[in-house]
Amino acid sequence: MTSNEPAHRRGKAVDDQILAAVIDVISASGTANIKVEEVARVAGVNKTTIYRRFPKRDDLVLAAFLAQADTTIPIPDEGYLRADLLAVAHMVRDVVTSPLGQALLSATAATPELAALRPQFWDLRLGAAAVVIERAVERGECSAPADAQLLIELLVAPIHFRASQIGSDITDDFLEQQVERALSDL
Amino acid sequence: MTSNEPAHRRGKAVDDQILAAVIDVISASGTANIKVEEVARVAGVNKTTIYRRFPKRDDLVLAAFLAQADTTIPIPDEGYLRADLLAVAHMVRDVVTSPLGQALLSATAATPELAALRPQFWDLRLGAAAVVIERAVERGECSAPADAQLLIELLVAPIHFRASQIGSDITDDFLEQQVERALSDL
DNA sequence: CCGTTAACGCAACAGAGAGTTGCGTTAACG
DNA sequence: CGTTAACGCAACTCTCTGTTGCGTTAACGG
Repeated sequence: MTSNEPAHRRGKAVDDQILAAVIDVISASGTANIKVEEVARVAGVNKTTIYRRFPKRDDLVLAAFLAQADTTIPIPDEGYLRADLLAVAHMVRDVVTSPLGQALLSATAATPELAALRPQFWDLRLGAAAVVIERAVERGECSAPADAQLLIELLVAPIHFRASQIGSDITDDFLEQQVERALSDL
Repeated sequence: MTSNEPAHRRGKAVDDQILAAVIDVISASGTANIKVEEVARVAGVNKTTIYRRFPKRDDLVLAAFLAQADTTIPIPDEGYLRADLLAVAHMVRDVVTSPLGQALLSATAATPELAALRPQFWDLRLGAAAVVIERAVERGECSAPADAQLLIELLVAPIHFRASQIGSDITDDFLEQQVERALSDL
């Protein structure tokens, strides 16, 4: 069980420590002005060790972002399309208003390397969420829309826009309004 | 005419040169990793002069952002609400897809000081654009909505979301679809 | 037309943080 | 128990930010 790792020996655990530290520092200290030495300090690891794995600081943020992005978010299945869409809306709001979410959004905006990943990131997320519509179609709740993912995109956009640009509170009422708008597109 | 300036003597012209140079560098070289010395070079001004006016580099970006934000954008008045909304949509798309717009969006995301200005910035823009709805109400085209500015917000959000996150082309068809969605909210 | 003043240019500087390098130390595995 | 590679450590270079002191020059008042 504690065997055949290809190259590293005490490597994997250190990887996790570092990435966790990056998330810590990002969500606490804020945005993309992370100091590598601070990450090293938080991770209880030497600066050199980090640089050996992630040659550039952007690589470090990139890895942390990908690690976070790989955490598969659950797709709701309440049995009713309206409830599913509302659950999606709530999840999106919670993410984009969390300190970590805000920091990650900022980081991806600032670094071109990270910016390039956003399309893929959202394509995965929106595509995954779009299955709630497909399930509703199978249940006969509604007819198949021309583009299910586009519907989700238009549901998410106002939430993201408020969180990233407007800054005003995203109330439950607002989320429900967006769900109704999405439903009326069917 | 060439008289009573309060303090500066050859100052105002230099201010303009510097801010213009910042816009140049931002829209060309990219995002928020602007070098003060490069701005100085482009502006044909010494580094010290910039630091005397803008103590921190963020102040420089901030000033450039505000200068750009102060350029009042024209509000369309085509006589039909649909045409006005479409014009707004087109303007928004052109801005958020332009190099300068992208760079400004990135910069505001990265710097907390700039991020704090976004609510005010959008409130001004969305509020100004909302008059096209008020005019339509006065013309009797439609009944007064509960919140005209919210309608504009929901029109702009998908455009901004595509530009900043999805990255896919924002076609004229897409813009028209958003206008139709906005109209159906009335 | 000339002297004063303040804005500007210039060069040298300190400081922080990104990466790098060489070497000693130690944990894992045979 | 010996080898190997990962890790720690310290010192270093480089780039960019921001500062300082002083010389230079443009604008304004007399």
